[in-house]
Amino acid sequence: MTPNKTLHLYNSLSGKKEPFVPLHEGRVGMYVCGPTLYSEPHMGNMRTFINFDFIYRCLLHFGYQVKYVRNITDAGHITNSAGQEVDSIGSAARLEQVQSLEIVYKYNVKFQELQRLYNLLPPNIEPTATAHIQEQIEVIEQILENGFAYVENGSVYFDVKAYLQHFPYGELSGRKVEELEHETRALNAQEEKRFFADFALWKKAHPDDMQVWRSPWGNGNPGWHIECTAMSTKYLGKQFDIHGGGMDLKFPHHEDEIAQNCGSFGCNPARYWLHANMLNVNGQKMSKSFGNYFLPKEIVEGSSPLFSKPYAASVVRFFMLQAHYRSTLDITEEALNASEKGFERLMEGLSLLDKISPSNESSFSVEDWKQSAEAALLDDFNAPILIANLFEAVKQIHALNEGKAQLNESDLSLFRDTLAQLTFDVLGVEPIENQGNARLDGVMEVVMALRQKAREQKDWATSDMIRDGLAKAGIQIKDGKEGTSWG
RNA sequence: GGUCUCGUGGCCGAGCGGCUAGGCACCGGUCUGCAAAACCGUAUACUCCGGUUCGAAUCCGGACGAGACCUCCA
Repeated sequence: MTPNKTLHLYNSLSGKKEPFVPLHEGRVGMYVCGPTLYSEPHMGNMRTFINFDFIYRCLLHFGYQVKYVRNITDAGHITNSAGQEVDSIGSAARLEQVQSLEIVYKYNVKFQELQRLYNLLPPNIEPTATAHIQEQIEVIEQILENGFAYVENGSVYFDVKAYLQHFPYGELSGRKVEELEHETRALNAQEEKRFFADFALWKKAHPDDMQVWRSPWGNGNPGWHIECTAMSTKYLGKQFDIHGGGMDLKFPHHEDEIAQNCGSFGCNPARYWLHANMLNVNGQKMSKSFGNYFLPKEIVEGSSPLFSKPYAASVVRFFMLQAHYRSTLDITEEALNASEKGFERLMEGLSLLDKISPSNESSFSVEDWKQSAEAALLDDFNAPILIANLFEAVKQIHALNEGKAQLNESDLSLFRDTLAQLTFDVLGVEPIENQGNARLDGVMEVVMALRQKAREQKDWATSDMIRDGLAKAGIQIKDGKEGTSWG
């Protein structure tokens, strides 16, 4: 296989890998569906955000000027399978006996903390649904004007049957409306919808609603899908390059977004639809309703009952990027431990590189290696192959260290720069900082000197007593060629 | 039930017609007073049954198994 020189990405819309051609050369508009803030995002949610952060970083690495928009859902009503109106945020607010806004604010603060913890680059804009009610109303008005929606008792519904006269529905998820009809529940008698596939754009206010907005159709709440259409249009235009989100949003959310966009502006909002796959626990998708979830904070604090020890956020991030974003990933303690060890080896390799001196000649091609690593990114953001290339580099670093390989000054500097870029800027991991403790350092210095003295006197009993005693205290002694270290 | 995806060595995972990633564990070696650590190296695989092909983990068909979606979801 010849390495790709241009970016190819898998488009869910076509089901194929396609060459990436942005609408405007050198620029990329990307919209990713963010969290609904009625609770704290779990690790599975984080996987999607980490994956799109990685994709964002790849695009930046290749020099694209990216406008990255990720919304925050802080309002919205949806009709569930029983035909009941669901307002997750309102429910959470009632449960916690506070205002909706308080719920949203509380979980937004937590989400921002998580972004920092997992080293997610901030999007250019993080718009909220509640700040864009007017824009949502305007899109609904446009859809009504185009004849693809109808008003019923203060609510507005998308008219799938009318829409089907002009556009296909179900292209993204590969569904046909005729098939859907047989598979889905019958229309509930109390429902106002004319057709089972119709969905709410605006929902009339309910007496229990904590948040209500005015609209041309009376007081109410926006539907669950319309915010993405309104905000992506406002910040990225009627059509933009990349739309991302979790696989589980494909239907109905993204399908309805396409319908809303076509129904108002006549075009699919995005040219490339990217879907990140799910995080599994014991072969099953992590989800709130299965109860098999844990929080991104718990794994770092070591408070999740699923794991016997804490893991650094970078280790978790590294673990996740060892799988491709389109594959499901099974999280287990054993797999995390494997990633942790590998991650430490990578980090130690990188710091070893700082100590390497240049030679007159180069014994291997840094340029070839760099191209191979970048080819992985160009091929639908293949993080696992990028990581394999990083470990290949670690091998070369050890060869350099042992004098079995050489690099001249310019190659060495290219090697250093590229490695740092790919590891820290693209993969987005951070070196694990040793929690320095000046007093302990001082004590250890004395202890190590005592042990060294014992060793010189071949007093193995004392030397081993120190080593074993420290091991019991959780401090490991590492005897190397250039002295002894501990950690 | 319908639609779709997937079954790769002890584990996690790439690859998706010939070049058989990578990490961890295992085993062997170097180093070491011994050990650990570190480094080097070997080995182990494509669920099963057919078919296409000079050649299949990779394409096609079937069986079995797992998962996702089918108006909560990242």
